[in-house]
Amino acid sequence: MLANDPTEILKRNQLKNTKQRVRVLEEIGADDAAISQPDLEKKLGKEIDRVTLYRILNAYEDKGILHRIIDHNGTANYAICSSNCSSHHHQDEHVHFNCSICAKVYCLPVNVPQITIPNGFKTESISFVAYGVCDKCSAEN
Amino acid sequence: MLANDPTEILKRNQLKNTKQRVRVLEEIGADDAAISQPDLEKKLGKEIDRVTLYRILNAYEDKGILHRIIDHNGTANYAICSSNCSSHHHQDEHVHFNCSICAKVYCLPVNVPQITIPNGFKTESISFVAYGVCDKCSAEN
DNA sequence: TTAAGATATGCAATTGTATTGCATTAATTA
DNA sequence: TAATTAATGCAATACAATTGCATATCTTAA
Repeated sequence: MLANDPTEILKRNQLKNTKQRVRVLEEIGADDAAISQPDLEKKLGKEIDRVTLYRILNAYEDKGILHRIIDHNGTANYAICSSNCSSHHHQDEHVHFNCSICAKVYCLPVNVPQITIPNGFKTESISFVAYGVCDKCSAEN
Repeated sequence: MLANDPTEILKRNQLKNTKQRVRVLEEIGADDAAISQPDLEKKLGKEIDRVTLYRILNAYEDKGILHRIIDHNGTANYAICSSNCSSHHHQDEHVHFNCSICAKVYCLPVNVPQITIPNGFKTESISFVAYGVCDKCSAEN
């Protein structure tokens, strides 16, 4: 019944309930920060084939289950969408923070501010990523 | 004497004046939008080795001559910094626009708005990329 | 103007990231 | 539980990025 129970999420999105898909949701849900594709692969590489992992992540992004954040290095990071995101229209456009030391990507509780875009440009989504040193890495130095 | 004359830029930044470096600056300066690494490689691949191109781009970014914008796909795009950027502290933090049709990255004349970051996080730079359809592609459809 | 030193370049090899096609396996449903 | 439908794993491939090293080029100081 939990809204973020993997089985529930899969059912809600008409995706087959496979152990690989459940594992991906568990792994991403377990982390407070977003998790990168390479890290996911390190954690799940023995259970799930690389290709399957890519396909699962793409399927989740299409359904709006995950959102993808491209970090400073161009690496894909994934986090579970907080609320009603739909295909190709993610509602949770909050600010992300990418740490230059631990490389983690955090979802900050800060909304992306409104801006005025020149005429003729049609905005579909916005990526706002602050880059710097996170609280944990700041404290350790 | 022009501030964006390639030879001047190289001298100002204590970089050796080589024909490869001049060509990269010419090519990036010629485009109104930022240009992607793959496109640069297509244009310059016969004159400049891939590896050299990567090294030149990195050197320029370190010196603050270029700024790098990671687009929606994680691809690096480069544009000439408008004004006094220094190593690792790029001043021109304006909004970028990444077109989903032509894939171009535009530097918009809009500054990145200020936001409040949680305590402990130290921001060094900000990436603000709006994703959607650009004015030219909108007009064509 | 040129020789010496410092640095950039190109090549070959390697690593990492992402995608495609296809045979096999697993999940759903009636 | 059998039939259908979709997901997975494997092999192959494409593309992006980096490293080490020999060679070539630029700069400078005589």
